[in-house]
Amino acid sequence: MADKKVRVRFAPSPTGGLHLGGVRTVLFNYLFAKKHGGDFVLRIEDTDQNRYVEGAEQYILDCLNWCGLTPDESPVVGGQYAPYCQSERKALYRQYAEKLVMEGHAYYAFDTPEELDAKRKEIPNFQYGHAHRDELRNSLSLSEHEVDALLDAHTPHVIRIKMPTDETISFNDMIRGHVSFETNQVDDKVLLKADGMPTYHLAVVVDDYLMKISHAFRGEEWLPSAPVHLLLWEYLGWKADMPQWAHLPLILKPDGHGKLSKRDGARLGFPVYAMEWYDAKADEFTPGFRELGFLPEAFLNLLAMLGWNDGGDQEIFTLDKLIEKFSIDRVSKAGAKFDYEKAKWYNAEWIKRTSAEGLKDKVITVLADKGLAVKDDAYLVTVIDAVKERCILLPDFYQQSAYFFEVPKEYDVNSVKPKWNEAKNEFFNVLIGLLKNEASINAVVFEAQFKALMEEKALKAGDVMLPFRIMLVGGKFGPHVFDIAALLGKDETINRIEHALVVFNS
RNA sequence: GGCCCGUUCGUCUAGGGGUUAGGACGUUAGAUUUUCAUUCUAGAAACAGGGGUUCGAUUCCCCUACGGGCUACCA
Repeated sequence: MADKKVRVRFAPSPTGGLHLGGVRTVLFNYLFAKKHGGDFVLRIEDTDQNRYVEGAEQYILDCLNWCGLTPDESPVVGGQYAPYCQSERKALYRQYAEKLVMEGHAYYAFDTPEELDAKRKEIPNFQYGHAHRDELRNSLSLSEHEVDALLDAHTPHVIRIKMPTDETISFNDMIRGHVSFETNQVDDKVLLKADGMPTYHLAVVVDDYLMKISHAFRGEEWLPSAPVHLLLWEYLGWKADMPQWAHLPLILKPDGHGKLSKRDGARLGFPVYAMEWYDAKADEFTPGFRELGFLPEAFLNLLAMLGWNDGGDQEIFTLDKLIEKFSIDRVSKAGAKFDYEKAKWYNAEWIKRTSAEGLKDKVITVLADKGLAVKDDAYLVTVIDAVKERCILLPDFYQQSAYFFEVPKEYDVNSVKPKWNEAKNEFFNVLIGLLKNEASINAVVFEAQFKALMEEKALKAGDVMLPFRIMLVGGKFGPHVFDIAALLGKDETINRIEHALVVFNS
C-alpha cells in the first residue's frame, strides 16, 4: 500500500455546469497527485442515461483546461486504463455483479418502481434491507424455480447488494479519522440497474480498482454510502487494493443554510459555475467565474483556501506553491460558507500581482467586448500598469482604462459646472497655449507648470485639478492627472481640454 | 423520522489543558492621495450550552442544542 503509485481521479457526471465545489474537489485531487508525483485521471460517470446532457463532457474538460488542472488520463487524451467513460465500459460491470450474486453477496430483485413506492408509503422509514427484503420479490425471497422462470422471461430486474446484519463497518477517513456505520441501517443498494448500467456504487469500486486508484477524495455527501463501497471492495476480493478515503467538507450557502447551488448564485449575484453554462432545455445561460472576470489563478487560490490552509498566515498561493504545501490532513472537517466578498479580494490581489504583459490579452478581450479595439500593445501595457491596482474583476479594466483610448463619452458635469466661471475658463485656455509650446508632456514638468500657472491666476488646486481630471477622464477616478496627461500625449490632452471646454461653457 | 458528519469573531480560519485566543475578508475611525482606488495605522468583533476529567479547560470525554449531508433502478 505505502509504496503504491499515487493515482487519484475526479469522476463527475456530465449533467450540467461545473460547480465550484466540484472544481475544489478537482483541485485537492490534483494537488495531492502532483505533490506525490502521481497521476490525476478524469473519469466520466455517465451511467444515468436520463440525466446525460449533451456537451457537458466537453464543457468539463474546458473548465479544467481554463483552471490549468489538466488530467493525465481522460476520455480525450486516453491512457492505459481506457476507456474513461463509464457508458463505454458498460459490458464490464455485469460480470462483477453476477459474481457477487453467485457468492451470496448480492441478489436479483424484480420489484417494480410502483411496488417499491407502495412499500415506502405503507411502511414508515422503509428500507430495502434485512428487515423487509423477505416481503419483496427477489432471489432471496423467491424459490429457485420462480427466479429462473422470471429470468428466462427476461423480467426486468436489478441486482442489489445484500447488506449483512448486525455488523459494524468502519474505516479511517484521511480527514475525519475513524468513521463507523451499522450495517442494519444501510439499505441494499442497487448495483446494476434494469437497463444493465451499473449504479455509481458498483461503477466507482470496479473502476477505481481497475484504474488502480490509490486515494479517493470526494464530497462529504458520499459519506453515507461509504459502507456500501467498503463492502464491495471486500466482497470483490480487492480489499488489499482499496484506496484511502477522504471526504471533503461541503461548500455552503453564504446566507441561510444548505449546500451552495446554482440558484444561490442567481439570487445573491455571484457565480457558482467555473465557466458559463448554457442549459439548452431551459434556454438559459448561467455565467461562471471566468465570465465575471476572475483570473484562473485567483479562482484556484480562493477555492484552495475554502477548507484548507497551510497553518501559517499566508493566503496567496500560486498553483506550484499549493502543490508544495498541500496536505490532505490539513483540510478542515466543517463545511465552509462561500463568501463572495473575499473571493473578489483574491482576484484583486491576483490582478495586482500579475504583470501588465500577463494581463494584456485578457484586457484586450474585455475592451473588445465593449467595442474598443486596441491598436498599440505597448501603450496598452503602460495603461494596464497605471490602472490595474484599482481593478477587482477583469471587466473593471473597461471603466478604468477606456478613456485612455477615446474621448470621454460623458462628463461628470455636476462636479464642475456649478462652480465653473470665467477665471477657470481662462486658466485652461492659457494652459492650452502653454502646452502648444512644448514638444511633449512630461508628467513632472507639466505638473510644475500647471501649479505655477495656478498661483499666477490665484486659483487653488481644488478649483482646477478636478475639472482638469474630468476633462481627461470624464469622471472622478483614475491615476494622477498629470500621469494621465503624459500618457495621453500633448495633442490628445489639448484636444480633450478644448473638447470639454465647449461642454463646460455651454 | 432514521443514520452519519460537524460546531473558534458576521465570513474563511490559526491555535490547543495555563495565550492579552492570532491572521485574513468585510466593517469602523484616522493618515496618505485636493479624484477614485491602492497603501498604512488603529478599533470593534469569537471558543454553542450543560455536565464531567483536572490544580486548571476554549482545548480531552459525555449529553443537549444547533447546523449540514444522506435516506432513488441520480451522481
